[in-house]
Amino acid sequence: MSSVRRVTKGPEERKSELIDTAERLFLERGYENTTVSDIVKEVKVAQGTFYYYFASKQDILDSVIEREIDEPEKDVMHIACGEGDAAAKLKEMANVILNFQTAKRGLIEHVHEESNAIMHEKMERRIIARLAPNIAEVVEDGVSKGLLATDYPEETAEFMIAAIIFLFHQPDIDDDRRERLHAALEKILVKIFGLR
Amino acid sequence: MSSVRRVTKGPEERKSELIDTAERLFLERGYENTTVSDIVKEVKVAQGTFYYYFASKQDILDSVIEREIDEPEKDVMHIACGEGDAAAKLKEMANVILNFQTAKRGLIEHVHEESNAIMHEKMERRIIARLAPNIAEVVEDGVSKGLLATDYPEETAEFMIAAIIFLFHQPDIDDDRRERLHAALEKILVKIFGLR
Amino acid sequence: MSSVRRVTKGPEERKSELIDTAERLFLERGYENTTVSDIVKEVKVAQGTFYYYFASKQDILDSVIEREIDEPEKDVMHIACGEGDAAAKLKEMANVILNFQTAKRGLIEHVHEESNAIMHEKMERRIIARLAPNIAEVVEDGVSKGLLATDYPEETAEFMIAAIIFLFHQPDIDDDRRERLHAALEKILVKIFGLR
Amino acid sequence: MSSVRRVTKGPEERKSELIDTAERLFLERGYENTTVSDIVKEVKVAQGTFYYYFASKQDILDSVIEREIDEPEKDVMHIACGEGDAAAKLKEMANVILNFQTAKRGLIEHVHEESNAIMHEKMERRIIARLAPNIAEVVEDGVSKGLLATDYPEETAEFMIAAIIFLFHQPDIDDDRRERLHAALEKILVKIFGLR
DNA sequence: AATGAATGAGATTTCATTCAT
DNA sequence: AATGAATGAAATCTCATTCAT
Repeated sequence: MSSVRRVTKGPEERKSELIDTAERLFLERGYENTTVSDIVKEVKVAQGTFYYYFASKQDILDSVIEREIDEPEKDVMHIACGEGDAAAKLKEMANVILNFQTAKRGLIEHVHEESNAIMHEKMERRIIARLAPNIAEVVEDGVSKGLLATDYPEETAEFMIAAIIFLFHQPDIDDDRRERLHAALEKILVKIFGLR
Repeated sequence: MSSVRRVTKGPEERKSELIDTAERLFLERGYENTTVSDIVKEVKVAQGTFYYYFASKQDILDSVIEREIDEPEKDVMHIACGEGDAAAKLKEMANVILNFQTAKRGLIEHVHEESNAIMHEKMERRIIARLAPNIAEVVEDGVSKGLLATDYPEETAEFMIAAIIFLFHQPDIDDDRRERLHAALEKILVKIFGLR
Repeated sequence: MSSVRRVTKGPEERKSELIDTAERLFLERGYENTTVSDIVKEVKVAQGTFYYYFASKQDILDSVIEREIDEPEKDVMHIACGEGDAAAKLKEMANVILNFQTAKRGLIEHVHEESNAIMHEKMERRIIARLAPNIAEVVEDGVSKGLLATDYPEETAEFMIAAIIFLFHQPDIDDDRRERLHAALEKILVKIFGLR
Repeated sequence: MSSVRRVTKGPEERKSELIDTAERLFLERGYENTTVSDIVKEVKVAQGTFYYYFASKQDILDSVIEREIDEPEKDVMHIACGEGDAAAKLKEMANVILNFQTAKRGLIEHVHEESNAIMHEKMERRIIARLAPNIAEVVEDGVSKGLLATDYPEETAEFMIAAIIFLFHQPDIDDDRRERLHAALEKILVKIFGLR
């Protein structure tokens, strides 16, 4: 009756396909401008298949976000475990976040900014929740070695991430302003962590 | 004299009523959970009347936000013009923002947190846009008098606002954590503005 | 943009149109086999217009049922107020219900029987709720005049309606059986109301 | 011996399990609110297994209903074969049906009343179809012995069952009303069967 | 005898916005 | 300055059933 043969795949593979496609579309068109219908059409599965794997559209958004943060988290953890002093590590970490943020933003069409508020807020909270502890560890290490001076390492780490994420999220940022923000950020990090 | 009781009010008054009601509903239920129909029902005007005063639902959101920021802006400007050294002023300003944030948050039903992402993001940007210049002025003044040490006064002011707004916006904040965040914030402000 | 001019009617008229059409379709196709889409297409209004007048599909079902019962109710009330003794009135009333039931049933395609269970149950309850009091009055009157002998007039009236409605609702009823049921019903009514 | 723990059971046992579980869920949540998926999850078999045993969801409903009626049917038959006069037997039978009805109803969550119309209608018909003949036999016996006076014994039996089932199915029945209905029922039975 | 991934048609509903009056 | 009936596109989600293994 249907013109397409039924293709059965391992559940992990199928789920991955769906998350990958969803991520791409969310970035291309914005979360609110992407329909579940769009996603299943691309993956070439039935509407119901989507709901076999995800409880709702919100649900796949969560999966997309968790997967997106996997990479910077891995990077940050890698830096945390690596050689070098705390100060250098922190700068590297800041760059990881900055790059992540910039990379994602580049993919989002500016038209759809508004319809991405939900995705953006969710992402912000999750990045902080997942990266702050790792960064805090480095900070604590630095403090214990006398290289840094900070009370409240965790909160300060959160502050750092929030600031990066938020400031660089602005839609109308031009190169000049980006420069200034970047320079300002560097100074600020030096100060709040008491580097040197 | 006429048999139909049509309540005609001055246009400014009517517009005000609409904004007031919208604000209340947005805070109570969240922006996305509030319909234009909800608003006009409360104000007891027809659906079409709404569109006589506002181009769209987004439009009234902008009005709501601008009006909300009027108060903290006035406070901040007042502080800026007042007596006292830059350091003290900055602390006061931080408190204004913090109080504003806390006050508004208190009004939002926790259930509707999620559906307020759009409103929250817009507010964040507008607060920064409107308050940062005033704060920056104070910072510059402080710098010129040798009381503060900061390059990038405007950007630093933005960082400060972003951090306050964002960090205290979290839904699951308990008193303990609020304490720590508050204390951490104070330390951070001292550092980034080089107070003393 | 749309090819059809917007037609505005008085709300009562529009609402009536919708109820009429819904009733016809429910009887033709069954409640569950009728979609809101079917209804609005026939009335030539937009999907949203339906929801301007009714909160849900269930809601219009209620309206349809209430309207359907209007007629037998009017008849029953008319009989109640008319001349004649209680026994004769009761028989007439039983016939009204029987005819109503038979008339409606004739309209329902047998194929869709199953998908009408909800409508049928709702109708049953409403008929009882609306007609039983009127019938009970007649019974009470007959009792007070010594023409009938029944305790529990209201409950007996309910019993009578339930029996008629239910027994004659059966899908596979043939003429022979109908005859027998009808005759049995007569005898039963005579007995339960103690006619003569 | 195999590494996979596949639980294989005798087919009858498995089928029973499915019917038991379906029955419980239908009563707890209503037929329409219970999905095939709910059933298989509880029994811990795969979706496909369901369709190995039953042709459709309707099909298992039929099985559930037939099984449910087994008990009152057995009771009624037992009463029919027992000692005692027809009048006493009829009263006992009425009580069996009443108790069955009350017992089942007690299990249904009130919230789900509405979504049980299909199940309820099916049950009604089947109870009548299966019990009426037995009851009719008793009636005929009573008539032949001059203890009862009824034409149409089978139809009268049907009336009796329909009335009990229907009247006591109402959702909003309170104790007072139940009392009255019960008393009215007794009187009515006495009359329609011409007891004494 | 059993699995479970996949299907897919379709139904209800929402609500910002428009427009004839 | 105001009305309120009407719009309509679109989106999410359900779930009984199938089928390749």
